[in-house]
Amino acid sequence: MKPNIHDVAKIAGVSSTTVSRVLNNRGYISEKTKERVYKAMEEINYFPNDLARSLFRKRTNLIGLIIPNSSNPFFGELAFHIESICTQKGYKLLLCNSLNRKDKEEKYLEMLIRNQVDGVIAVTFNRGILDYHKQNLPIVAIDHYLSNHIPVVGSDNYAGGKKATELLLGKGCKHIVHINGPLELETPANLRRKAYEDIMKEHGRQPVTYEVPFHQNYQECISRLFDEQPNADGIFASDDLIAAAVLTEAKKRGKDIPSRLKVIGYDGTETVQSLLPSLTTIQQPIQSISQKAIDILLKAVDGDFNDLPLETYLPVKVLEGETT
Amino acid sequence: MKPNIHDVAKIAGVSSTTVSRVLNNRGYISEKTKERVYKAMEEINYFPNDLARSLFRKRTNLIGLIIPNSSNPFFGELAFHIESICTQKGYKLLLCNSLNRKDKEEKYLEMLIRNQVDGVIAVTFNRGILDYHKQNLPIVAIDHYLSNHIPVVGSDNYAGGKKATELLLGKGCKHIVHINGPLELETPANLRRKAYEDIMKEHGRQPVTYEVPFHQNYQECISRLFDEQPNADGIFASDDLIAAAVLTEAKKRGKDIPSRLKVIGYDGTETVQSLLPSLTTIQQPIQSISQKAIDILLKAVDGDFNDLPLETYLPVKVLEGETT
DNA sequence: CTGAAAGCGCTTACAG
DNA sequence: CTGAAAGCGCTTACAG
Repeated sequence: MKPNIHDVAKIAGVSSTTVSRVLNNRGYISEKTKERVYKAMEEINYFPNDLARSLFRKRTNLIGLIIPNSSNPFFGELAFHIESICTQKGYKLLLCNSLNRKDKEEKYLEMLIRNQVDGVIAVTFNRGILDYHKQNLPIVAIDHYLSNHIPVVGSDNYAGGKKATELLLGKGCKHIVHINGPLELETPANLRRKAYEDIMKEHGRQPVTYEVPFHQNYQECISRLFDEQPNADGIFASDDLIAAAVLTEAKKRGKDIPSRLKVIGYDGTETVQSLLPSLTTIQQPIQSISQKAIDILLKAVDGDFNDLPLETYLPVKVLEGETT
Repeated sequence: MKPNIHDVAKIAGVSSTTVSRVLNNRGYISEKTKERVYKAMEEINYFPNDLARSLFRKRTNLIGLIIPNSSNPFFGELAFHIESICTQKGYKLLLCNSLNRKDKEEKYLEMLIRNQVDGVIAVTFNRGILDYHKQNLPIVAIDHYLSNHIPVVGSDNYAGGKKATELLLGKGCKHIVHINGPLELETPANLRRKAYEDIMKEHGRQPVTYEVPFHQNYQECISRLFDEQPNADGIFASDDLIAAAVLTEAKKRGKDIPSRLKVIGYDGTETVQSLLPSLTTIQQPIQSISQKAIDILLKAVDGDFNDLPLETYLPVKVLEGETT
């Protein structure tokens, strides 16, 4: 059996109250007692049970993270930064992969509530989440609107879409096509599309947006795009995986990049920079997003609901490779 | 305040014992009572506190996962599968990114112990972990030996190294160079190198292994390789990120692939398949590895230490692209 | 400077 | 079929 605080107390010859005080560095304890307690803890290899502590304190220092899929470079990197910052601040992270399925998100949320997490960071398309807000659970959303009460942190999607489009126009592209995820979803990612469309119109160009099915094999959709848009000389993909699929299709068709077709992606993760450094892309500041999301969440956890910024958009950066 | 079991009991007009019974579907309870209890729970939006439950049961259904970095496609994918399977089996996952630093691994391990996790899955190079085994904490290692008592699950690294080398030889390569991580680490990944060296010798070829620094910018090391090995016509990289860096360097130097240089990697994650589908690589069965690791861990958690397989190596697959 | 007691929110023998 | 009591391993007023 694992030793508990009473075992330590017995060996040190004090009460468990005193052991607890030593553990928490609270109140006055004589140096001698302290030493004896420490020695006893060492002797029997004692580690306090955080479950019991959390139960009493009504504070677990547990944060739940709900993302679609940590296999995806963007979310994997996000999870890394969020976990690292949490640890640094004394919080622990419960990882949840929702696959963007509403039923899974709901189950995860219930699990997190049962486990008494202090707060949740979520990347989700489903507004349903907000129903749980009556639980008084602090939530911060990343990159996707949830409700009017839940703070959102993300990259400046409009600026990103603008930069991407202007870059292609500046390189002389006349027929730029945009590829995006499902358009009916109310996400700031759609601001990338909005920016693209606005800029195109400003330049007297006709915007054309293709919609790829959600997190699936894009290849078919992209192949169709190549068939239907033989004049396309620029493609702005709303994420780097889509952009990579475009490059693959272009190669297959012998369409030289960047001379006959220029391609720009979005996200700019470390993984993409390693595996496909030639890709021009709009880089999201994943670490800053993580930092900001945690700052806001912890403020809410500490009961400071006053000036929670409801929308925070951090600046993006153009990473120019050889595909433009 | 969050409602507790007594609040439910009061509303339903029963004792908390009865509510607990309904919650756990245990013992005989009249249908009427059950209904009343369920209605009361719904009414006040009650969710049981798993902390209290775990404290009593001495079972948290919590698993700790220690990986170097979820940003890395291989570990991100591993985390995804492990989390998914855990959830499916009613377990929750605490994510820890160790950056392969021993001090971090130790801190994480202590944190996991304090949080009463039922078991730990770890990808680590540090044997120190085994010191904690006296805590009686079930641990399964992935891909790296920890000690004689800790089961390891991984891909068949020797077979992988063999297949990679034979593929290059079969394609007519005469001067094959291998690139691996730090060689002093006792890891099964070194079996990839061992296989490479064995096969080379079998074919009367001189093995040449380059060692890249740990999870750093490989580019410099690879550039040196190109300088020092101008005759190299085949490179077997011990992971896909290294292989990608080789491709980048070759491109920079105008060395055509695969005509003048053939390259094969290792891992074959979904991300690499999406971003760099042209890369020939040895694919690890990440899902099977995850499944197996969890099977073994849960067996140990359930106290069945009898026939825990100490070493499990799952078959790898050649994914042939255009770099060979 | 130190200890006895109550309580965090559950579950489980035990008794009826 | 249901309830009172004890206990999981802690922490914190309160008292001395």
